[in-house]
Parts: sequence; C-alpha cells; structure tokens
Amino acid sequence: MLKYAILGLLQYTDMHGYRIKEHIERNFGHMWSINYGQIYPNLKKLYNDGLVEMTEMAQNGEKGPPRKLYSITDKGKEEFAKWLEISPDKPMLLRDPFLMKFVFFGFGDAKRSLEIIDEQIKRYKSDLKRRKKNLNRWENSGTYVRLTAELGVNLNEMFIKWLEHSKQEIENQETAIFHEQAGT
Amino acid sequence: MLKYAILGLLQYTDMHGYRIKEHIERNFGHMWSINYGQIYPNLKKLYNDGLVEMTEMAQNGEKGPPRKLYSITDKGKEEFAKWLEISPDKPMLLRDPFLMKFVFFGFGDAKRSLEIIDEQIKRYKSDLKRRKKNLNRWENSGTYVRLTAELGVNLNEMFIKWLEHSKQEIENQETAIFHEQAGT
DNA sequence: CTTTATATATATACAAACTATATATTAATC
DNA sequence: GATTAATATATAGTTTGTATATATATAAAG
Repeated sequence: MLKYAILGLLQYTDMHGYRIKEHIERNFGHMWSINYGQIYPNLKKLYNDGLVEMTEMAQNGEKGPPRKLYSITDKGKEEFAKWLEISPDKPMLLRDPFLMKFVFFGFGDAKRSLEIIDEQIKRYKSDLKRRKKNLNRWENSGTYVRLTAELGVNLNEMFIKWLEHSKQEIENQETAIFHEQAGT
Repeated sequence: MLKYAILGLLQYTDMHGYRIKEHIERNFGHMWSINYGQIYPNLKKLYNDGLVEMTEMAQNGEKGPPRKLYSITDKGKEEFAKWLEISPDKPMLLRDPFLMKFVFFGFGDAKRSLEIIDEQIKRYKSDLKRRKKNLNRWENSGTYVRLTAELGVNLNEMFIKWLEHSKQEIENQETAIFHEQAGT
C-alpha cells in the first residue's frame, strides 16, 4: 500500500525520500506513521520496476548530504491510475495498543486502568487541538485531501466522547461495587 | 501485540488455535482480522517461552483432527499483568485501503471515484447493521468488552456520516464545475 | 576556530504482522 | 462410499515496522 502512497505523492511533485516521509506524515499522519526503513527499500523497488526515475542532486547550499530526487514515470502513472479505480479489497484495520489493553482492563487493577484512561483522554485532546489548528492548511489542497483531514478531526472527537463516557460508566460501577461491599 | 491478545483470551478459558481465531474476531473483529498464519507461530513461541501450556486432546466425537488445548501459566499471567499496566507507547494506527485511495481521488476519474464511495457506504452500512445486532451479545461480558463493542458501533456511524457528507460535497462541486463549463 | 548540537539524508539488519496455500481429520450429505 | 463442509494445524513468502548505523552540512556554544 505504501507503494501507491509514494506514487500518489510523486504525482504532485518530485521528491526525495526524506521529503516523502514528511509529506506522508502530514497527509496521512492523522492515523499513519511511517519510517525510513519502509521508504528507502520501497523507492529502490519502485526504481527497479521502472515506476520512478531518480537523479542524484548536487549540493546546492542546502543542509545535509546529496539528495536523490525521484519522479514518477509514465509507467508509474499508469499503474497508479489502475490501482486507484479498483474497489478496495481489504477492510479497514484499526490497531491501537490502548484499545487492546482496554478490552482486558477487567483483569487488571481498576485504579491503574483509570489512570491509563485519563492519560489517553489527554493524548486524544492534544491530538485534536493540533489537528483542528492544522485544518486550514488543507483548505486549498483539493476536496479529497481536505475531507480526509476533517475525518481525522471527527475520529478524534468521537474517541474523546466515547472514552469520557466510558470513564464515567466505569467510575459509577466502581462506586456501586463499593456500596455493595459496604452493605448500603 | 497479538501475543497479549492471546494471553488475555486464555485467561477467560483454555483454547486451541482455531477457537482463538474465532474469539479474536468476535472480540476485536470490529477493527481487527486475524489469520491462522499469525496464530500458530505465536502459540508455538508462547509455548517455548513457558507462558502457555499445551495438552493434545484425544478425539471426542467432535469434528476435525485432534486439538491442541492451550492454557496460560502463572508466568504467562504475570507477564500479561505487567503489560496491562504499562501506559501504551505507540499511537493508534488506522490502515484503510479505501481511505488511501480516497485521498488521491483527485487524480482519478470522478465518476469512478463516486462509484467506489457508494460501494464503501454500502459496506459501512452492512457492517453497522451486523454490529448493532450483535451488541446485546456483549451485555454480560463485562463493562470493558461491552464498551469496546459500543466503540465499534460509534466508529461505524461516524464513518457513514462522514462519507455521506463527503459524497454530497463532491457532487455539489462536480455540479458547480459543470455549470462553470456550461457558462451558467 | 573548534567542538558540539541539530537538521538533513540514506541505508540496512532484524522483527513482527499479514497473505496465501498446503495438509489432514471427521461429520454430514447425497 | 464418494463428495462436500467444517474443523484444525502448519509453513513459505511477502509486506510492514523498528532499531540503528552512517554521513553531510549548517548553526550555535564555548
């Protein structure tokens, strides 16, 4: 899938690996983090398959070592276009270490569980703040990019709402158990 | 992460690989799909690390070949408990082949894009129906499991709302472009 | 002015997760 | 009794993800 993310970005403009990582994190970072260890091998493969071209840039006053600028070829554009109009086969995958723990909190210490829930609410809230602040950045980037950014905000708001509601339910239940034990 | 999902499930009851897959898909299937190719190697590793025990069951009138029943050891329970109270380190990861295409629909054929969006709305809606129907199944499974199932429903409803709103915006924009071209 | 810190940039080894497919057993169906 | 369906385990191969090494150039600190 990363293959097509890279090809898609290269349709906007030529880029080198480092810049590609930046862009992916800006465009998909709502829900996606990427690593150089995924980008450079992919670029190499795209190059070997003739889907991108590469030119080594000379030093030009910029920081860092010489860059390798990649651009999409006609073959690359073709393959990307083909991919774009195929109905997505695989369903959404949501993998969240917090949620994985959450399901099993019944086995753990209730107090510690609530602590982790509070931490998570804070995390969601700071994420939401950042995303809302960046929303205007996508206003002129085309409808689809903008709508995707909006989805990120919606997703974040939904999670906060759900987790705050969950916290209350859990606390209420704790109180109920306490009263039971106290015989009231 | 799968390692801990398996250990967690084995705290409820002893299971063999096939059954573990069923349970994971029932409990986490809101956003998670699993494959035998992930389960059996994991069970083997858990066994080698002494976190689970295994007994080969004799045939007992049930269908299929002999089962290997796994149960969690004290060492396994310890490691699971330790993991459960550590603050989750990595952020949520949402990987969706549909969303990946959606961001780039600006490069593709608008008509085909709307078709794929319609397919996706249908998929979301049938998922929602199934999840809502199954909600009552978790009513007595403990607060955390039930709340996680509710999250699945919320997530689904949010996506439908977002995608239907997005569709309208895209269609409106298409119409605007048409009027522009027609000079009205 | 030289050491140190920082941002840039590429690369690779390793581990975890995912896909595809092979194999085998039993129960039910035809 | 042959076929189909459900159960169950296993593994090869690919893709993803993590950790870390390496190197260059600018900025900042001393």
